[in-house]
Amino acid sequence: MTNSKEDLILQTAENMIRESGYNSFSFRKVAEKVGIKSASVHYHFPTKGELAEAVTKRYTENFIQAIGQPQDLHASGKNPIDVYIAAFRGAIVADNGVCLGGMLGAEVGSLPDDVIKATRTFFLRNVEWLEEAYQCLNYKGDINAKAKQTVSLLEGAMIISNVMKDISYFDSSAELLT
Amino acid sequence: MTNSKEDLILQTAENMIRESGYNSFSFRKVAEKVGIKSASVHYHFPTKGELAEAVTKRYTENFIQAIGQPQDLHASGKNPIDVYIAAFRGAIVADNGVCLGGMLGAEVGSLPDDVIKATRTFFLRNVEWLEEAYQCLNYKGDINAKAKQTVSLLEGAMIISNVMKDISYFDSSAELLT
DNA sequence: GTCTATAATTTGATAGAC
DNA sequence: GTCTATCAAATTATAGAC
Repeated sequence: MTNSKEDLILQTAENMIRESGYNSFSFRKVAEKVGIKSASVHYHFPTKGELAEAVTKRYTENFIQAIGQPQDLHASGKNPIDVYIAAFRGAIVADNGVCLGGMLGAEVGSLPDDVIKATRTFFLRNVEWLEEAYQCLNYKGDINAKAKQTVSLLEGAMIISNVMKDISYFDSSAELLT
Repeated sequence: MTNSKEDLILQTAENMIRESGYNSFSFRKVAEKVGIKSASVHYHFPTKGELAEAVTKRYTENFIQAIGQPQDLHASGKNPIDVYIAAFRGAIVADNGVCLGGMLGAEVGSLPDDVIKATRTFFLRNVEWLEEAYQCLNYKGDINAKAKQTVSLLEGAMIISNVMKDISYFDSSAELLT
């Protein structure tokens, strides 16, 4: 079982990073929202880089786990790509921000090394998942390319939908995959 | 004719925002690179928001002007979509950053209103351009959707290529449009 | 684990000399 | 137009009490 306070810090930091980016969130803002002081946040996560790294790893695990295994989805009659698209779309509507991977990917030029590494892992895991999904669907063609296209399209669509405050950028883009 | 010093400030700020984001660049860093003091940057652009707004407007004009009119490209035997893709690709390779629109789009949660407005204009102009391009190509189907798909795909591909330091994300993604 | 207090640095921005 | 000087605020991070 996970430590509840640390998890609250991670969730709060995740929301802030996804809304405004790594360079915009701070220990004080996270602490204020959690209801403790910034020094207490440092107790759990000594540096900003370590906090963001933990956020990214947690986000990756949660995301991959939330969508489930492509094989299982396919076996139960669902199209795994539709599930993947729905997971992205839900994040736009529910939260007020973009995908953590997309945000950190854009900001890579000002990120600590360990956060960059964790961000790359997020995308590698996503491409892996999508490759399995397209394999399930018996996709004819370059599966690796198709996986990269899928994640690229949805990340871009999410970011533009977010700034335009117009979900049709996402929905119109997602149509390309069906 | 444009003021050379102001243009140098704008270009420097653009490079920094595209590499690390709005929240990571500062008057002092821009000034240092230009070879003046931060107070002198404030003389040209009183606030950070005004500077970023000017950067975004300049970037938009430069980008649209650089790729040319879709009709002209088509008339001279070029596929305007290929030109558009090449313009994006060139920016990844030449500069060490992503598209300004994609960066600011991700960071929208921490941007001054005027910068958000300028960023939206960038995307509207891009979609407009792409709609004209697909019209030239006699594209059958929803032209607005196709334009949104195109810009979403390339923005996402650019951001992921940048963080993965792997241009194949961009090239594989661009294949989807041909 | 959380707090107060504080250090060291950076930030956006302004006043006023030249 | 550019400079020096400065300010008020925010930042990451640490020391030490409780």
